This record gives sequence, C-alpha cells and structure tokens, in this order.
Amino acid sequence: MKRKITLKQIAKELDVSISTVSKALRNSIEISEDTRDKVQAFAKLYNYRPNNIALSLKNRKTKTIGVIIPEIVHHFFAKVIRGIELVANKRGYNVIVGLSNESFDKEVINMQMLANGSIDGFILSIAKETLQQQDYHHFNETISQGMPIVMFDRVINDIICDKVIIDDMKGSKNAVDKLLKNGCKHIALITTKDYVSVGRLRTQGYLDALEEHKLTPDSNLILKMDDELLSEDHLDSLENEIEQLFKNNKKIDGVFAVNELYAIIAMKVARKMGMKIPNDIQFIGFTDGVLSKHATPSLTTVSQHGQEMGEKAADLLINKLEHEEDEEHFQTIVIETNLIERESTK
Amino acid sequence: MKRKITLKQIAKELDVSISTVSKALRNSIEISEDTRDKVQAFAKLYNYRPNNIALSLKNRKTKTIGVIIPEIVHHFFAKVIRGIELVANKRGYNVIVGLSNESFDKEVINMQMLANGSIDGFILSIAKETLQQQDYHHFNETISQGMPIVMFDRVINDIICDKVIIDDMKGSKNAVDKLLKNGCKHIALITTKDYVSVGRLRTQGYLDALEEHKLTPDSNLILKMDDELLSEDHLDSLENEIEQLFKNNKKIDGVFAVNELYAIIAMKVARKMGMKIPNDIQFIGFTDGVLSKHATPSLTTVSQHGQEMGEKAADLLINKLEHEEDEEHFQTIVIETNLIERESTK
DNA sequence: TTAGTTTGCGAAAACGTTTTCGTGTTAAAA
DNA sequence: TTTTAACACGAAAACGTTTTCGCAAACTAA
Repeated sequence: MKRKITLKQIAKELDVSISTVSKALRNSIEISEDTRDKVQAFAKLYNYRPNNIALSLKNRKTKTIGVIIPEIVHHFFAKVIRGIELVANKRGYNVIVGLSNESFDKEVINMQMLANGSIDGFILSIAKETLQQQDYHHFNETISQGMPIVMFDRVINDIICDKVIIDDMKGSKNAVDKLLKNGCKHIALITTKDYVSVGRLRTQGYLDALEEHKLTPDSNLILKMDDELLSEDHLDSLENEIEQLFKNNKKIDGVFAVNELYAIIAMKVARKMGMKIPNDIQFIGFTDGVLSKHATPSLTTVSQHGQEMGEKAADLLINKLEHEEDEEHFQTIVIETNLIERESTK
Repeated sequence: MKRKITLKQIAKELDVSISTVSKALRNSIEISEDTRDKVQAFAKLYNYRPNNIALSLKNRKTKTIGVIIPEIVHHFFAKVIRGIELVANKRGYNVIVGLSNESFDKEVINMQMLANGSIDGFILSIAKETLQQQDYHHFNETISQGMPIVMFDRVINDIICDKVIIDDMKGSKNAVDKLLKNGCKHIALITTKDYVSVGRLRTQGYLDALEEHKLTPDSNLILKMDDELLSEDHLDSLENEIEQLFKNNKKIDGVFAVNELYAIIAMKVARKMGMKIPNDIQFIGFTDGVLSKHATPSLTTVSQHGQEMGEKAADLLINKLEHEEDEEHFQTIVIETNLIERESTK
C-alpha cells in the first residue's frame, strides 16, 4: 500500500528542490522546458494531486460548504441538498452535511465542529427546537467570526444574513383562492402550532384569502396539530382528530393542509367516510413531495421548488465568499411558489 | 469582524511561547498551575478552538468520511445517510457528501476531489452507469492508495473491500412465498433490466420461490422495465405497459415489484381496471419508503433497513480506520430484510 | 559549596503546499 | 574585458498545530 505521493518525494526522486517541482507543475515560466517536462511526466506517472488539506491551510479557505438541516429523510430537504450540491460542485466546492435532527444541541455541536476551519460558510435551515427556545447565539457568534451564513426556508428575521425563502403566505393564499374559485364554501385548515414560522405564515395566507372573499374564518374549521405528531406513529391520533373535524362539520367541502402528509391523511379519512374527491370535497397540500404525485387521487399542491432554493442558497453563499466587497450587503431571495393541479381539485 | 484566534496570538498576548500555550491547553504537567490557568482563562474568554485543518495536516487524518451515492432525493439513500451520519458523529467523524447522479464521470470526479486528503475513507453505492460500463478502475486505485472503501447495496464482488448488503434474493423469495401462501396462483413480476444487480437478484428470488412451489415461471408474467423510465415522467409508458400486462393475463392474482414505485403504479392500474385489492389481486413491493406506508391501500413491502445499513457501513469504515491491524481483513455484512405486511395483501 | 534532580518553559521540526526573494551561471551588450 | 541582463533554480517563510528535545533556573541532598 503506497501512500499518496508528495512534492517532497518528487523533488527528492528527481534531485531538484520542492519549489522547482511546484513551479514546474504550475507551468511557471521560471522553469526550463526540460525540467518542466521531466517533472510533469513524473507527476503524471505517479498520479500526483496536490493535498487539499495543505492547500486549505495555506490559502485559509477550504472550498467546502457546510450544510445543516433538521432532517434528511424528507423530500424537501433532500431536494435542497441536491440543489446545493449541484451548484457547489459546478463552482468547485464540496458539501459537508450535518443533521440537527430538529435538536438545538445537535445544531450547536454540529456548527461548532464545522466552524473550526473545516468549512468556508454555512447553509442551514433551523431546527424546530431552536425555533421554540429562540436561542440564536450560535448563529450570531458564527457570523461575528467572519463566517457567512445563508438561511433557507426556516429563517429568523433578526439575524442579519442572506436568506432564501418562499412566499408562504402568498402560496397558501393562492391555494385557498383556488379552492374558493372552485366553489368551496367551507374550507378547513390543517396546520401546525404557531412557533413553526412556516406554519404560521401559511395559516395567515389562508385567513387572508378568506377575508378577501368576505368570508369570516370559522375557528372550528381550523385544526392546529402539535407536530410532534408528524414524527413516527402518532399518525393515528392525527387521523382521529381529522375524523372528528369532518364529523363535527359536515359542510366542509375543501381542505387546505400546510404539508403533504396532513393532506394525504385527510384525504384518506374523507374517503373512508364515503366522501367523493374532488366532487364532494377538494384538497390542496403544501410541498412538492413524492406522496402528492403518486397518491390516488393525486394531490394538488403548492410547489416549493426545493432544488431551486438550494441552488440559490449556494450561489448566494459562494458569491459572498468570493467577493468580499459585498460583505455588508445581504439579500433575501423569495422563490415563487406555484400550484400543481392534480386530481384532488376540480 | 474578528478572525478566529490562534495559538500564536494567544502566545503573543500572554508573552509566552506557542508550545507553552498548546501544552497548557492540553493540561500538560510540564506547565505550572499558574500559567495553565492563565492560558486557559484567556482561551476560554476568546473562545479558542484548535483549527481542524491544521490538525488534519499534522495528524494526516481528517476525521471525515466521504459518502458517494447515486441520488439523494430517494428515501432509501436518505435513510442510509442518516445512519452513517448518526454513528459517524457519535464516533467523532464528519460526513461529506457527493452525488454521482448515476453518472460514471461524476462518480470519478467526485472521488478524485475527495481522495486528495479531504477524507479518510469512502462509503459508497455505485452509479448505474458505472455498473453498465463495468469500469471500476477508480475504486481499485483509491484502495491501492491506502484509502479504505465500504460499499453498500450496489456492490461488486470483484473489488476487495468491506461491504454491506441485504439479501435481495432471500427478501424477494420471502415476499413471493407470502403471496403463494396467500393463495396466489399467477404472480406477475415487475422488475428492471438485469445490469442492476439488485434487480437481477430480486428476479432470481422470485424464480426460486416459484420453483420451490413446483411452479414453472411464465415469461409473459415478467415485465422487465428499462429503468430510465423511473426518471421523471416516463411514468405514463410504465403505466401502459402494466395495463397491457394485466389485460393479456387476466388470471394474474398477485404482483411482486422490485421497487416501491412500480408496485404503487401497478396498484393504481389494477384499481382503475376495477380489481379489488387484496381480494382479487395482491401486491408486494420492495424498499421501505414513504409511498408504501401512505398509499391507499397501503403497500406490503420488503423492508431494506436503510438506516441500519448506513450505521453498519460507518462502523465498518471507522473500525478499519482506527485499527490498522485488520487492514487485510474484509467482511461483508448481510442485513436481514423483513416483510412489512399492510393492506395490499391478505 | 557542589553535584544532582526537578520544574517550567522555549526552539524547532513536521505535516504539504505556494510564493517571495535571492543567487549563481550564462549570454548579450558596451 | 567588463557590465548588464536574462535565465534557472533553491532557500525559507507562512498557514496552525503537536511534540520532542534541550536548557536554564531553582531546588534537594551530600
């Protein structure tokens, strides 16, 4: 087992200095054609590649982006990563991934591990626990040490950095508009507790749409789930709650859910209760996941364009890394949502 | 914006040598209690952390694992990553992710980028294109340079390294056994072209089960899809092919599909044609994805235990990295599959 | 006092690069 | 023949650590 070859070894072998080898490989004009060819041939033969770590140390930059997301077994986040990876690689960067598992502590630890020289900047979406505790010191510390952060999807206004978000309010307003236009009179909302900002915003969009159509929201039609329920098999109780909702409000003829799973489960309950989709009742969900596409009936959803978010975030970060001029100039990119109409609406 | 503080700066500030600072921070007995306390207090105040890159260079190890997968927007691979990340972090390693997008070139490039010192070892699953071309030189080169590789799921026997696989043959044999036990007489198989090893093995399991029950396979019941179809919206033609299959073989009363999506789509077609699931026809798929769980009816599947695969792979790799004794000793871990019974079977 | 032993600390090398600066040799110009 | 310029290369510093070794000063023992 031969270790990777280094400049020093080449130098020794060819009886020249390390500097000469380095220069020869970089086609420096300082070096005679003879020596240059000799060195390059030798390097090629032994498949020499400069050691990345040494370069990182010397250049004080790693050409690596740190990504921290709450969860990877999740269609949306997976798509974002793909987007990040795509442009990062295209621009000569690597991607290193940390999972917070929605935990504050893991988020902090992960950031600390990476911030000690391993990466040049962060792209991240904030863990739920962090959002609840509202403790953001680790973000501010990282930023004040000169390491740029780009936040996506779950962001915090108070923190000054680049951001990539979707217009949750507008997206859900459009969705509810669509239901109203399709003739729905009693639209239920299935959402999360308010501390998840996207849940709150999407709820607001729902309310706005109603208001615009001069309808007064009926609090009986709004189901706020504690989204611990999403994790694992508390799904049964979710099903029960939805069933109660339908039983207590026979007039419901439309449902807007703030994520894909809520919508799918609601559809399941509705069908079980004998309602016809989309004739008796119509459904719209949020997020462009695989479930929506392949459910029967397939689900109309608000598409979040996860991959695009990732691409934009990576571009934003790399721009900041490569143009120090913009150091004090932060932007927030809003990605347009669009409604993907499928079988669950008329 | 203050840069991260270094030993040198601390040394200068406190008017001692760099060595003293380093030793003080590592609680060396060489250093007097006075100096030690002074240095540690100062370091704490300025939130000193050793620079990872410098450590990597010095120690000639990065404590980072490179993972290369064909695709991340995929439930199975996402679960594997989660498993890897879990044990990697627990054992003090970071995870850096590369996507091959099923492309040979991207696989090679990604490996080259990472192999130049950025990581200590690889965990990977081979791109389809690589499997087709059967060009494995990049794996062998990496290994011969002393960088260990652990392969999972899609592996190659000829390459000598640690592997984590599932028993695809046994898993699908069990599934088909189940269908037979449930009274199915005419079981269709929906599979991929043979160059994808898992497709081939799962097909073999199907054949074995039939043989064991003294049934002769009917080639009309076997549909081999060119799995380019999986990508994007060639799904319609998949649907058509399945419909033809059903129409030409009215007696089909069971379907085994080598992945989740094929099974879901087959169920959809069957329902559209008026068949009742699971009374008229039963379905079993492969992979423990989110689709199977939330489809209606929910799909009985062979679970692959992606997360466990990731965990095992990471343990294997880190063991190899930390115990050079085992350098020549490679193992293949076979993860048991199990059948998750849901509504699509009796 | 002298010799020996601790104690506390610093210098320097090493990891693998790139780059600046210096220097000796040769060729061209005066 | 002397001066100057061009050419080809090497030495050394720097990036931030850890660690080995050496060395003074301050003790302890004789």
